[in-house]
Amino acid sequence: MAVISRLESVLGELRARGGRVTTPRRAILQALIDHADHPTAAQLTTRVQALLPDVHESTVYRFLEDLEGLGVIDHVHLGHGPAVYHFVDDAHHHLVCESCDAVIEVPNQMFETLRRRLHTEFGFALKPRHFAVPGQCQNCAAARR
Amino acid sequence: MAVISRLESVLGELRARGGRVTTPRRAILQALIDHADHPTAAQLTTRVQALLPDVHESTVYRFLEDLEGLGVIDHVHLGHGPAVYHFVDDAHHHLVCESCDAVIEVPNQMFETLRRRLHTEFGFALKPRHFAVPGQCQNCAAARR
DNA sequence: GTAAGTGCAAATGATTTGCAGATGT
DNA sequence: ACATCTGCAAATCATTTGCACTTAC
Repeated sequence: MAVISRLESVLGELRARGGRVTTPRRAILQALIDHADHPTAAQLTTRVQALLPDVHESTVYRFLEDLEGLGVIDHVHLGHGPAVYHFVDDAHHHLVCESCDAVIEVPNQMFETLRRRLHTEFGFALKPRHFAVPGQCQNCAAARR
Repeated sequence: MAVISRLESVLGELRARGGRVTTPRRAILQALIDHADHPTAAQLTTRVQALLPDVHESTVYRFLEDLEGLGVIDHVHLGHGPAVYHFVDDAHHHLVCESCDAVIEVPNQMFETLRRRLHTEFGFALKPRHFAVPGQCQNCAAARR
């Protein structure tokens, strides 16, 4: 049986929903897949433009929005800068250091107790996706700042 | 013995650090105290301008920054809009509904277990201040959206 | 052929900054 | 007097939108 790449699988889903597969979209999605960590729209644009110089940032934003609607990706605001994007199935949360901007990834499971309590006590459904937890990392805390 | 209001206490601290107490600053701080919930810079500006129409938004932003430096207030980004400001001693966190933007306040103590685990396992010091937890509130979850 | 997608330029919203004049200490 | 604040206008940064043209289906 054929193995379908993430790229083709998402594009298939897109097409199934009446969307169109274009050269810019292919490149944006590929950039998203290639970018191991958490790229911003600007970073993706730069990467795409290495191949297709005319692709505009607005096209990237629009397609990212579409992918979000498709439930394929999500975006988070870590710290103060621009939002970062990630695939939804890549489930973990982020500890963001307010002193040095370091980002520490922690597994979702770490939030399991909290998730359960929020649900039983407040009926609140914690999204099983990234969210930013502000604080101070070990180094910065040690450095007393 | 005299009871010193929050207003005077903060202004005293400000003066002690070489800052100057001006009419706009007094009004901004008062607006912050009067605003029970979590005002944005724009809301504070509007409130201040009711009394002092010439106070500019940039003055508000600059003073809020100063107050943050003084450790008196903090700001959080709930959802997507502008940042909201709050006194640091008013310790609680926020559940933000992604469907209806409702904000539910939960006591810090709810995060105690998480805080401890993050500290022992990652050396990460969760800030004892507001942070935004994205998810879906009871109503919206029930409404299947 | 037609609706959906694209590039471009211009609008938006939040926040920041440079500067010359006003004000607190 | 002197540094700090202030108002104002303009800059910046991330993101969105309107529109005429192009392209996938």
